[in-house]
Amino acid sequence: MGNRLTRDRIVDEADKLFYEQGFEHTSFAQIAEALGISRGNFYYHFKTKDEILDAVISHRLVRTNSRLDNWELEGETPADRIRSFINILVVNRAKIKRFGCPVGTLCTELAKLNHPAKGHANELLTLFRTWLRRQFEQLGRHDDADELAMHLLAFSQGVATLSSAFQDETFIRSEVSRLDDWLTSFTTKPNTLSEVL
Amino acid sequence: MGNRLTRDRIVDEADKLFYEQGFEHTSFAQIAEALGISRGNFYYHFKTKDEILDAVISHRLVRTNSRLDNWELEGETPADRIRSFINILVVNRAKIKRFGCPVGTLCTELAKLNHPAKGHANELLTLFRTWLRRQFEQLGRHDDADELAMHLLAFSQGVATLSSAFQDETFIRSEVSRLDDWLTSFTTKPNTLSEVL
DNA sequence: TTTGATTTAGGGCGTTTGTCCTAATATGCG
DNA sequence: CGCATATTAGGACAAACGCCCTAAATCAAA
Repeated sequence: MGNRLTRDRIVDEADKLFYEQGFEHTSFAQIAEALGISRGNFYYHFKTKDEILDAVISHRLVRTNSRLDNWELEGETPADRIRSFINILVVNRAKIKRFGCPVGTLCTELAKLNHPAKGHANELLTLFRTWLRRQFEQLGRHDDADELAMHLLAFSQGVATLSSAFQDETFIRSEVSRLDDWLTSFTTKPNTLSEVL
Repeated sequence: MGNRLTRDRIVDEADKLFYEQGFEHTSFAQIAEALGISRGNFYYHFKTKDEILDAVISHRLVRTNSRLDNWELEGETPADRIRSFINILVVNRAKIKRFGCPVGTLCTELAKLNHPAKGHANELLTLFRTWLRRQFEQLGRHDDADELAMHLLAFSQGVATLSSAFQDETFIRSEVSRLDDWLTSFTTKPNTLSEVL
């Protein structure tokens, strides 16, 4: 069944390098060298590069799921939970500035390569989408919960893209605080769709 | 000085392939084959791959500039001109769905590769940013013109990213019509920043 | 301790990459 | 025409790629 330790170390390092350099630009040799193991050992655990990618995505799916579960438990109100999502932008602002959003950039790269694992990576986005939708439903927005979820998701992606391009962390902060206000308006007064961007 | 025709054909084809497949995934041989010329001829016009990238970006800068000038001439009001920008999402929705935003995906890839031409590519974003800022200023938003420009730019990027990931064109349409409403609210009533997302 | 499976090291496979060179052809000018 | 310059074709080059194989080392159970 393979040594769990080494396999996990490979997945972790591949995850990191795929994020920081992109999937295609990261080579077998690079991952092996970073871990101090031989390429042969590498091949024992994964036959192809695509297998590693699948393992990395699966690993991310598990992590993301448990993170969403935590937010679900910790946040008292739906708005609080949504705020947990928004705050990843602030918490990870340094890395986002350098490498963009881990999910968005991966999906974008795989879409452009028309890579078989494209759909697998998109599950990550879907995970956030359905989770956010549920929060908006609990907020009373039954009719447009999915629309709001997509809206928030899109905007987060855009903020990540621009802050990376312009090398600007403060932009993240200002847009997040704007999102906070937007979210607050949901709980204080009835809002029509056309009023919000 | 080199044959303008062949050189331009190379730049056009490289531009197309860089957009559809990504910069790194596109090879000399691929561009040469697509044009039916030899790799040797290729090298006559461009010494390195980075030189082609620079030429492609420069070419895009020129095209973008003239497009912005057209919008400036055609649009009667600032809101009309901004709407011209928003409408690229609709006009190019089929390509955006398949390959994402030409500007955003290029900047993201180069940022991740930490490529020397990163800054050059970002000029494309800056072009839109300053143009949009001027439109918002003419709309009377002197204090937050740049903030609004960045906001609109970010949102456009996000919409492109998600529509590509989820393979959804209708999402573009619904978010664009929302943007239209948002823009209309600027001209019909005074708006505070906190009211808009 | 012996034995068999698991894990590792290391190198080789063919292909493709970007780069570079040289020889042949096309073109334009005196 | 003749000559120089501009342009092209085609292949050579080392390096890197993903992929694959085999032999040695490690480890666990009998």
